[in-house]
Amino acid sequence: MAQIRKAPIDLERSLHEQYARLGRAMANPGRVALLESLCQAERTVEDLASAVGMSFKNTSAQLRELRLAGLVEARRDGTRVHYRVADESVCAFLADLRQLARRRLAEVDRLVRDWIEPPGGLEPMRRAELLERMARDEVVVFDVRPREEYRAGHIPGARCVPLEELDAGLAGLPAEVEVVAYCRGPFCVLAPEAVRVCRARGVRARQLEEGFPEWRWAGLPVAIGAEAAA
Amino acid sequence: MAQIRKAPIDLERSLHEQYARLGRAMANPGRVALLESLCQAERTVEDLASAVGMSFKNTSAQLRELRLAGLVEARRDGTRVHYRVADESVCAFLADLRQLARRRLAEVDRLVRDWIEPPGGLEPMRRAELLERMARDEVVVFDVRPREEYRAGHIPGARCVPLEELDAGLAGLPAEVEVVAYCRGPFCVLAPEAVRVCRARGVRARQLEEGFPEWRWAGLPVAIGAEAAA
DNA sequence: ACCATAATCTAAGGATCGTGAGACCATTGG
DNA sequence: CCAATGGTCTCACGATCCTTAGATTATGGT
Repeated sequence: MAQIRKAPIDLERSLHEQYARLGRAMANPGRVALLESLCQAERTVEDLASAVGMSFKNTSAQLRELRLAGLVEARRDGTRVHYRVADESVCAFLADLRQLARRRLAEVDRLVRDWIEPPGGLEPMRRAELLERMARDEVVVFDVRPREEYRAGHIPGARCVPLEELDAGLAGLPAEVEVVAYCRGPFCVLAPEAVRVCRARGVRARQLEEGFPEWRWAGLPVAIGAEAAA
Repeated sequence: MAQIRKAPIDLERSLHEQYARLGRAMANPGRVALLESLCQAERTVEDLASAVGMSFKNTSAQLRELRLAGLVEARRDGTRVHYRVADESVCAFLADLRQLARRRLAEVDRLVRDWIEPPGGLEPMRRAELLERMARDEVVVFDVRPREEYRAGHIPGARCVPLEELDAGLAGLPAEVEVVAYCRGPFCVLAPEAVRVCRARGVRARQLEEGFPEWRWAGLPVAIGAEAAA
């Protein structure tokens, strides 16, 4: 007669070991930074190293860990190796991690409030509103992420204006126009900082709710490639 | 004139460090087991140690880590200390972690398929259907989790039948009745195993979709406390 | 064939983590 | 007050991880 199988105890242990494997993958700031970077765009080891400020060799070593944890994949192209997240669900998980961090770690909440929270207490612009106002040419949209990430995917019609080039981007702008900036998502400092600077320059500016990944997840249209020459 | 603030680089570093703090908390199988256990019910250190099969001292030490990471809280009651998750969002995150593990780690997928996947390929019963059929007295509901977890919260009308006591639970049952078993959630082996055993005994049995935490999250009614004597 | 480039692999030192042992603290019941 | 119970703290040792350096591999260009 059928007995209760005894494996369950080992099963739980095995599962917990596997969950911990993923926990371990997120247990190092460098690896988290790599994952975050990869969630925005595929990149080579070299690019990643400079993006996260780690040595080339260490970057390679940590990418190996992420690969063994099944979170990223590599693709060889000539002499370069391009890494990418294995799956959109990895980015979603990272978003969950950020949310939990904000909720449970006071330090994170403080950092976010000081640096990222919508400046001036103004509501971020909703995606639907942005679409409408873009259609009516009422706003100029700035993608303030690094050029590479713009190239990997952006909101159609958005201009590529990395934060460091913001002043140049503002230069030729007609007066009275309103700028809408977006970046990597709710925990990214780029768009809030861009809005702050725009306003300091006397340009009306708001930021889009959340960032580009969320735009894509919402199923809204996405353009790929460099900006057409002006 | 307002400059672009330079903190952003440090900010990102600080945030990644904080995210990694949470990753680290999940980086040890014992800690994951403790969290999982705590997501079902508040418990004392002693209970937790025996529930997860770790030494008392080590359990205390790991709980400390979890406390420092802001994931659990402690409450003193006389000579005992009761631990609980700091927040429902911790349990939700754990669920996300399990889902990611299943998706990205082949080993997890294999374990789940071999041990947990709905036995006999039968669809699990949806929560709404269970409610209807309970109202019509068509089914008997078995909560097959440990007694403690039943006590901390269960589906109203469910009987407390820990897996080890399943045979006793089946004993007095009218013939032709159908059993619906539930447990901790989609990655818990208890209900699937209970269904398997019921069927081996010739009793019709299905399992509820997901488990008790999901039932609670769905806003459905919850009963608390021990079962009334039969 | 040879070199240059991009990346990985191997090895090693230092830092951190995991675990258990013993001392220590807090609460309760005599 | 003392003793008993439940839990934490401190310390120490082995295991693991992080990081870098040097050797090695894979690819492409000449």
